[in-house]
Amino acid sequence: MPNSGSESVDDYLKAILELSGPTAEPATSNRIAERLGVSAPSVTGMLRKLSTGNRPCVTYQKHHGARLTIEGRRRALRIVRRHRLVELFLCEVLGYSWDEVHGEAERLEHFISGKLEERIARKLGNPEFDPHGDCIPSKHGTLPKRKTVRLNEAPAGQTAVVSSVSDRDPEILRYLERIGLVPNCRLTVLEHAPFEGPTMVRFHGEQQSRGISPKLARAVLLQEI
Amino acid sequence: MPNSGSESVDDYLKAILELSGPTAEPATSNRIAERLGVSAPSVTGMLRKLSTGNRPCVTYQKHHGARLTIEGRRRALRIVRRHRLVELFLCEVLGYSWDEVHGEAERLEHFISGKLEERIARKLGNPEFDPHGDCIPSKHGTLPKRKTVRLNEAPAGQTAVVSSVSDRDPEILRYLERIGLVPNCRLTVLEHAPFEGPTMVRFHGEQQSRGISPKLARAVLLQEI
DNA sequence: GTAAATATTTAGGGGTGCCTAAATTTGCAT
DNA sequence: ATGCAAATTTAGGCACCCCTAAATATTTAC
Repeated sequence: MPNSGSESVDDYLKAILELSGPTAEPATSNRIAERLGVSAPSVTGMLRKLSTGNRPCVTYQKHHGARLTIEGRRRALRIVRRHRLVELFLCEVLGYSWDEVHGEAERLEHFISGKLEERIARKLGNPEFDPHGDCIPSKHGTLPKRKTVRLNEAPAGQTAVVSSVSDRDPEILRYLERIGLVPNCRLTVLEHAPFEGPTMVRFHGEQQSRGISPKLARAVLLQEI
Repeated sequence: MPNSGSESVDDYLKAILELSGPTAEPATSNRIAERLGVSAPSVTGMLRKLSTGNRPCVTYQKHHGARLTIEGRRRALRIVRRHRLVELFLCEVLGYSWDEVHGEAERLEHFISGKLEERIARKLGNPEFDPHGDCIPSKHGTLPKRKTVRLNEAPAGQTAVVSSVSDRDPEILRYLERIGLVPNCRLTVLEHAPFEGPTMVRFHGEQQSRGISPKLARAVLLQEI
């Protein structure tokens, strides 16, 4: 059994996937540690474990971070698929609101069998997006690439559609919903106020502009229209 | 934190609950070990752990087995409630058949939050029975007592309704479904053939009698009509 | 009542994944 | 180029839950 997936292993692989970004840079120990809320030495230990065995999940060079192998990426995407399917399922079938689902999914993602994954996907009509607008990886481990910009980094003047919103902070989600900053809403980026100031945006169909704090803006991904 | 519920703890408490039966006799180490598929020394260790702390889940005397405390019973019933709700949910909402749900529920029962439990129960209309006919403990930890007999111990001549069927063996469940021996079906117990022979029963509405092997008969609970 | 059989506990250890403290490596800044 | 700060790894240990082998308690059978 090559690194049979414990919850911990799942979490590390997912963290590396998400920290590596589209360019698949190596994820550093500290970033992983911070993300998972564990100490740096714990990360070192786990990376060594994950990088050995007959089908290693990461390539790891001391002091230079970790990259997912093909196998590792496959596993990570499987967890992400399950996470996002669960989130959508909780919303669609059990009446959860979008700010309530992340925590539940974070726990359940580790215990969804292949069969259950399949049934959930079927029940939902093989969906492509989760409630926060993130793409759901396919059964075969493919994930469409979208050309997105964080709202806090979007060029002033750009008109765009909200592609997704980070699912990690319920409070942020509740606020964003309240102001209508949700996936598929359209807006124009007016300016980034200096000194860590808000990003000013105008929602399509509204007159007034609105200021979005950097913390919030970082949680929002845009796609050009 | 008094014995915060790990998966293992859940499993032990559930096993003790089920082994104690309606009379709440102490559950012996060996029976627990056998049921959980662990060694007897592991059971001793866990029992000692469960019987200490500021809110012990079991009372335990060396060499004389373990009994659940009020607290332990409350926890065990909560797990059983989640198990049975999940089973029914998988059947009703996700199209599982009754022989497929036990394994999934056995894993998932440990990770159902109070909120999810509540939502599932609501979605199902606060059901009283799981797909195998077992009572679902209430939210408050109460479980109706039913006066039942195992089919292999039922008096010959008795006419009865099938109350529930053990969910533990998928093969048995598939066979029982095929012959129509399912919860709420009515039948008459004709005789118990000697030398570990079959129990002969006649289903109401059928002419022929049918032999049920002891192994199967043990899996079936009857209620007097 | 005692010896044999059975059930249970003690003793000693292993794997996983976490921790803190101390050592080391890296890489930036002067 | 070197010295310092930050990042990372090593060392040593803990909690959990499992195991086998050996010792002990209980029960059964004669």
